[in-house]
Amino acid sequence: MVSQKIPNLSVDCVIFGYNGKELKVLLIEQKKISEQLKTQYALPGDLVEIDEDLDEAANRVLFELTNIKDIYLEQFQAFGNPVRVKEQKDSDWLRSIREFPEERVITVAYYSLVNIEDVAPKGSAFADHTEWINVKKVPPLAFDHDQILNHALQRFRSELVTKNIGFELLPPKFTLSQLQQLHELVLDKKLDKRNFRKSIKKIDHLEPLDEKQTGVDHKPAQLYRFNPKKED
Amino acid sequence: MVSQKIPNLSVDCVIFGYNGKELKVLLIEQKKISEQLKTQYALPGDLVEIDEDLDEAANRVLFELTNIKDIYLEQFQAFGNPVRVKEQKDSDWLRSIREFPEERVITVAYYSLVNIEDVAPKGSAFADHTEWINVKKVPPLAFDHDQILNHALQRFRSELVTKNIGFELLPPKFTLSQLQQLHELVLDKKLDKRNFRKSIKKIDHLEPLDEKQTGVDHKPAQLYRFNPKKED
DNA sequence: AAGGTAAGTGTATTTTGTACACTTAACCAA
DNA sequence: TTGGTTAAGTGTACAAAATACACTTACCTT
Repeated sequence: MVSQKIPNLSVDCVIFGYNGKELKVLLIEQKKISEQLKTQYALPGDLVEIDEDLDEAANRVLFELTNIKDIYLEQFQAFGNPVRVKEQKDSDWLRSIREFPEERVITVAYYSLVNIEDVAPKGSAFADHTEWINVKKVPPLAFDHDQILNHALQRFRSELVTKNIGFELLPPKFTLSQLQQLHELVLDKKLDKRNFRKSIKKIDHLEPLDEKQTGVDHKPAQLYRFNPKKED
Repeated sequence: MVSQKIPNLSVDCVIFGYNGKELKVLLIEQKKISEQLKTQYALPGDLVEIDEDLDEAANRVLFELTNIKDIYLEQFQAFGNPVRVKEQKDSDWLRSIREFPEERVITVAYYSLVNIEDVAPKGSAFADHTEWINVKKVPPLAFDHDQILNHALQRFRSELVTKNIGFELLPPKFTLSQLQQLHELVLDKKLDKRNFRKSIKKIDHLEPLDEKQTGVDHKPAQLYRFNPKKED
């Protein structure tokens, strides 16, 4: 049995992933049958259930889509432009994914950082409609999702430096060069290797493992992990 | 005629003011008739109207309460704990101010900075129920408003330093010492006068006037204003 | 064994933040 | 008018943080 949903309150999730080269965002895709064969995308999201906390709802959306839990997830802004749904009322393809009411929907937006390898869209119910897209090549999205994505990116950039959350996008074991490349990509600037290492070695819970990179044609790098449980 | 409201979506405003000595917050007060004569307070807020943007709704709440417009207003968090209203369902005094439904209400919280002198609560419809309260002496509030107030304070503190928004709490003409005292109060630490001036003189649009303080028994201070339109 | 590749490391310089004390201008009272 | 009181206004020396910069090392490949 399906829980009852609040008809005009949704959460939307901007899910970021990193494949070693590009910063990507997980979008829901659907072919527009009616007009052309043009593909349109939207952020994953859903109406909030009647007895559900907002954070719970966002985690549910994430889990339903990716089958993973305990993900870095942060609320960053509520959007309530009254025309945000009506504008696209005629595009009813999204109704198949979310049960949209006629009236305006307020959405509370979250951004999320996942290890892209953990996400197996093929296993999820939305498999056919899910796609990782390079954030630099995202086409115009449904509703006001372009605006939401932009806000998410801005917030992520500023929190990347203040909170050092980059490793959330990497596999559990990673090298410092991987982390640096990620920072360079997100902040869109080249960083000095020695200075970068100085700065990130200040952060807690980042510990070197007794293990090195394998299968590379050069000096193998030290592997690190982020271990929040580490006592001091 | 009253506009139609969305039954489970509200905005709440944490309105900060500064009287030269204390940081205050504007609260709605009502005597509990039923139990004792104990006074209880809540943040000003209201349900969002059906065709209203969230920012508009927050501005409306502010205007209805204070009769002023064009105020510094910033959304900082949505709160959606499903028990946030039910917990206090038995206290029906607040129903007289806001039309609360039985079910859970999501609230989008804003904080606002006003020149306390501009606010004449006596002129507003809520005059009898409105009070400026020292943030250090706020009693337990209705619903989850304590939590919301705490979040607002944290956000304000961090944005005070990153965005230099302190003057929003001061009269249009102010001295640098007034600004410094405000910073010291909000950040809860003593600041060095010369270093403070060095740092704030970096910020744009802060310009000295051809005018000095009057009516003080010491050397009168230079008056400044914040002028965002100033070309450079 | 030699060449290719990215890993790993320290120091000097610049910029920013912090600590600190005396002179000035107005008011007031004698 | 003069001397006392009050807060305004101002610069420099030191410490800390951020930045710029180049060579050696370890593993893989041929």
